[in-house]
Amino acid sequence: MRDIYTRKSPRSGDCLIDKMGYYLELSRQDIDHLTDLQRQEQTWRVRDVVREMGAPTEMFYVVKTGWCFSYTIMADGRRQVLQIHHPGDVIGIPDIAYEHAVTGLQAATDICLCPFPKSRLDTIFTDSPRLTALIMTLGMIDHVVLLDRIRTIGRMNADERVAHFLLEILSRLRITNPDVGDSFELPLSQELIGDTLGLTNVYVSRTLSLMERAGLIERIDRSIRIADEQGLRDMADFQDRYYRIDTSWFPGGALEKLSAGV
Amino acid sequence: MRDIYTRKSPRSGDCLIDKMGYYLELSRQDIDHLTDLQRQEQTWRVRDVVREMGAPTEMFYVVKTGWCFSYTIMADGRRQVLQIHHPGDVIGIPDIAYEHAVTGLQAATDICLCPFPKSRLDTIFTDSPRLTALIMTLGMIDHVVLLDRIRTIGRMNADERVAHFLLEILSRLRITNPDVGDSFELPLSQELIGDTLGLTNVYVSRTLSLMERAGLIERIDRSIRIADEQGLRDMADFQDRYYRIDTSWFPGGALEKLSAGV
DNA sequence: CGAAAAGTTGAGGATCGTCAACATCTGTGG
DNA sequence: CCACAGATGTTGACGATCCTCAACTTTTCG
Repeated sequence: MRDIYTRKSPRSGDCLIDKMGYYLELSRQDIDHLTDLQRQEQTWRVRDVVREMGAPTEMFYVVKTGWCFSYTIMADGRRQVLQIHHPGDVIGIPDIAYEHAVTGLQAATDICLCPFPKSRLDTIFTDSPRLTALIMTLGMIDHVVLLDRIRTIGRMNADERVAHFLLEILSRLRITNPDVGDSFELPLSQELIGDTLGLTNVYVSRTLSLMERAGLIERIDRSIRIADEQGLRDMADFQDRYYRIDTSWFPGGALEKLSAGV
Repeated sequence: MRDIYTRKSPRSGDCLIDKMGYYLELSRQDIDHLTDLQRQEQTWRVRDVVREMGAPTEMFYVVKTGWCFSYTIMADGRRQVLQIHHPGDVIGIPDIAYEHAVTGLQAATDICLCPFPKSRLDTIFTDSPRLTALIMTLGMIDHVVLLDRIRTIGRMNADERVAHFLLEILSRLRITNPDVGDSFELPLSQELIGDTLGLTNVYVSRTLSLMERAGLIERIDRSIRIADEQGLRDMADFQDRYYRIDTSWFPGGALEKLSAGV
């Protein structure tokens, strides 16, 4: 059903380096840069707000452990969750285009993040165009995932939306952890899932129950088993955006050739 | 109601250089690069498909004249319009992360585009980190506009969506043409507007009629007058994403200081 | 002028939201 | 280890928003 995931660099146990190394052979210097990004650590508890909307965007963050999410809230309290962030994700790149954060950031579980001042970003820019291109490409992947989300919310009904959502999370998890198989723990409340998909918590509950009764998924506590992956893919018109990217245009492509014997 | 738009570089009559120059003081070399991007021109008629979904992403495009849009279509024909592209926009940057286009591209009016092979992108990357940062920042703006769209589709009802949509277009137009005032021609069918906002053409028609009767907008042929901009802003919780960006972190910031006397 | 595209309006219906009551889970402190 | 409070999940009844279908009008363009 699915190819074996192949990675360019061996797994390191560091989720950021693992994620980057999934796409690109990393040089010693690249790894040093990425390690430097994660020098500081800071933890938050579930439901803690890491950064409010409108806060200065001096920092962006690398997710070390745990899940968190970005969101916007309207004056009357309506909330839209914009992105779920997993270990290895870089958070807040789009925000650095502005002086103040356009999204809020909140912990979905207990989390450990590595804050990194955006002023130090230009070191990477000038030092490693190759890493710059990869960071930019990861931003483009996020972009394309957002496009999928728009299509999902704009043109699909509730069960299709939930199906797509579950598959997207599974794909994302498979990058940093190729052995996920077909089940995973989903530490997100149904209200949060609803706020991601433009639904209410009530309707998410109903939809999940229906999908379980239809044999598409199974639930034990908060873990989900994808019982019929192909069925879900068909109904949600799903495509994996994380699996394979095009790095052929990267500057310094020669580096890959140098160490291609591995 | 709104500050006078200030631009870093004088208007040139070239819409890409105008847009970039709105945000950044451009060097002679930068202008040469941007001119080079627009060396080739190609035209399409209304409704022509410029690039199908799944086509190779060898090229991206700069919009010279006219409006076009990116979209996805599902197997059963449901369409989601993802972005409207105006003169001065760079199209297809997110697609270069993949070997095949994830979106289609179609002409909303007669258009003239400048195709540019993505393989030549690394010249800009290595040659002008400053321009690279600006291109990346423009990508982040697109990203944030997408976030707004998700909030709009996911959590707003029809009249709020349409209000937000009109204001977004107005903001975008004001960058390359500061004298738009409060009315502009909208060369988009109501079906296309619906496919952008997750609505049907029928409901867009009803909503526009209601908004006109409420005195929020006026319509003459295909041109729209924003009769009550503040009212629309309030109901759509609108924020201008194009108006001001943060360029302080750009590499080569010294260049700006050198020519800051202007 | 004629055909295709685009816009309008009405009637009826489906999907999803709201409200509310209740059940269950989780974590913290006594 | 238990008790309790807060958070989370479930289910039902009802209603609102928006969709579908369809007929018709108006505009656009070769």
